[in-house]
Amino acid sequence: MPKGSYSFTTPIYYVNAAPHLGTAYTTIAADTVARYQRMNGYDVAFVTGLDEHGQKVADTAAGHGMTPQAWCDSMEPAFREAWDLLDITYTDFVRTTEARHARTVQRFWTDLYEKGFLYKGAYEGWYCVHEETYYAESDLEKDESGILVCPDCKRPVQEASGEENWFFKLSDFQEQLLAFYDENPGFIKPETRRNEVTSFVRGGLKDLSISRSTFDWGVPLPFDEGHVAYVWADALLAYITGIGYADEGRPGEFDARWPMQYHFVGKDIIRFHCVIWPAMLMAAGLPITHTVFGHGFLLTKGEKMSKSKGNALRPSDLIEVFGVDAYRYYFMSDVQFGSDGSISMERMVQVYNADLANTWGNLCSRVFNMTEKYFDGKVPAVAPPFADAPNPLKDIADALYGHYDAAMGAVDFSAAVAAVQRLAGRVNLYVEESAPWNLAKQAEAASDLAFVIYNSLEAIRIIALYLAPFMPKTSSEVFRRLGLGDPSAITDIGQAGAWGGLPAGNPVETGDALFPRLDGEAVELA
RNA sequence: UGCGGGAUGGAGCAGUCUGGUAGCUCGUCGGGCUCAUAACCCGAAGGUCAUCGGUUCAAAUCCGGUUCCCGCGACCA
Repeated sequence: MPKGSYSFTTPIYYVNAAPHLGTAYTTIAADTVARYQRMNGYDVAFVTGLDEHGQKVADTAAGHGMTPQAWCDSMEPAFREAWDLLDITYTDFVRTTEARHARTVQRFWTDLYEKGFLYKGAYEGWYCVHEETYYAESDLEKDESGILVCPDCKRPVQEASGEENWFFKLSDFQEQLLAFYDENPGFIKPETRRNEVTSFVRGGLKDLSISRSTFDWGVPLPFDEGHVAYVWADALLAYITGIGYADEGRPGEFDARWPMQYHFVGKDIIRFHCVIWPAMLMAAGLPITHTVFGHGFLLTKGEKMSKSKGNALRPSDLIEVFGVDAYRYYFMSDVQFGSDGSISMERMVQVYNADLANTWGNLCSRVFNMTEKYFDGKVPAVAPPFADAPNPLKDIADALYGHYDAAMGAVDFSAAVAAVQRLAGRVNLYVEESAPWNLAKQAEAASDLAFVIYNSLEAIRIIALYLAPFMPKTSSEVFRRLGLGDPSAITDIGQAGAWGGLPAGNPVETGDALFPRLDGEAVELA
């Protein structure tokens, strides 16, 4: 019986930029949550998608001699394929150019228009065509010859007073937003981002231009011909399109799934999600997402990754070397979600060898192998006198769900993984202490041997269970080798993690190494 | 310049809110074991916790100054 809806989003990614390590990072994190909360009994909605509108997309398309739609269509597969490659289980993939999304945008803004939250006005200031952004004169820079230029791209700007846009009365919401942050301390995470946002809002809000009439690659606003919705007025609404807002084909879904638990975003776009978005929802009279989580950036050698710096790695390259599961594991376990994290090939190899090859993979190898050797490849039965014997593994396993669930609920992935890995480490120690290879030499120790091997196998089952959201393929394989069904079908992970779930007599397959050790020297990538 | 984050043994981090023997992972060195993927287990070396000053019986932790690094500033996760 489902516990209810658990819904969350990644940003909808800008279609012009192919998927990269950063977008993959956000998406993997969201998928880990999706997989976990499904196993935890929730009905999950996981929305991702593509932001396909805007002047720049139209220009890029023209540069390729394509219509904007054809250009977007040509880019979409790269995202779908990347997410497939990473085993991402999104439940909806929203493209902002879809008809259903146009319906969302039109209904939403018409509603705000009718409620009086919009007005038409001219933008005072300057406009940079290249950046598609308005600037106040104080923001601009001057070039050598004294011409005002865009602070971002250094190109000359033009006066913007000519264009009339629709404005959303964002400034009306300053007090409401501050009160909201105050009453909902969990709305912005991690904590440090809260201060940034609140001090920004305290500094005063300007009304937000939500339409453009200078180009037409966008959703037309029904109340004023010639105006299309502008980026954030369009893109943020994809979140509700993805759970059936204004969709007659999906009756009741929006009501059941809104408000969402999380928006996972990079820290760079936290303001949009923590200021504009809640204000839009307040205006519409809708409840607000519980938490916007602004995670950190991935840094290589202390620098933000970017193409211009040439330090950008492609997800597919890493998957080729490490495999999907190890890729997912590395980013979820070794980078504190919320803080910036430095990543490197060297470190990936280290983590792969230490955590996956040595601790987890090798543990499976040694225990499976002993099961085959000593028990003919069958899970041994534990003799009755041992059922209540002291059992350090059971003690840890019994407490594991509590720690793990708390960490996962707070999206502290590295803490959740660490909790599971502590059990794996303890099993390695347990095997060492128990020395089953010595017990096997003494006929009178047969029951002890069965007890040790059963406990080790059972701990392995539980480890695989809790690692399943992070490394779905590996956990499925471990379950299969233990003669069990796929862990992703589980809907009560707490109960499934109860000690003793592994049936005696199940066939155990030793199989090949789950994570063959990598030679760090041999894994040099360009 | 404004706002924010950071500086902890060779590397990456935790600990800082709620002062009181400096912890984790990796790496290095020595030992043990042999079921296993040169794995696993035990032990050791290695840090004046950026810096200066203050509060305190006691400061990585609180307060103030300084230096250096990084991010953001309204369409790069």
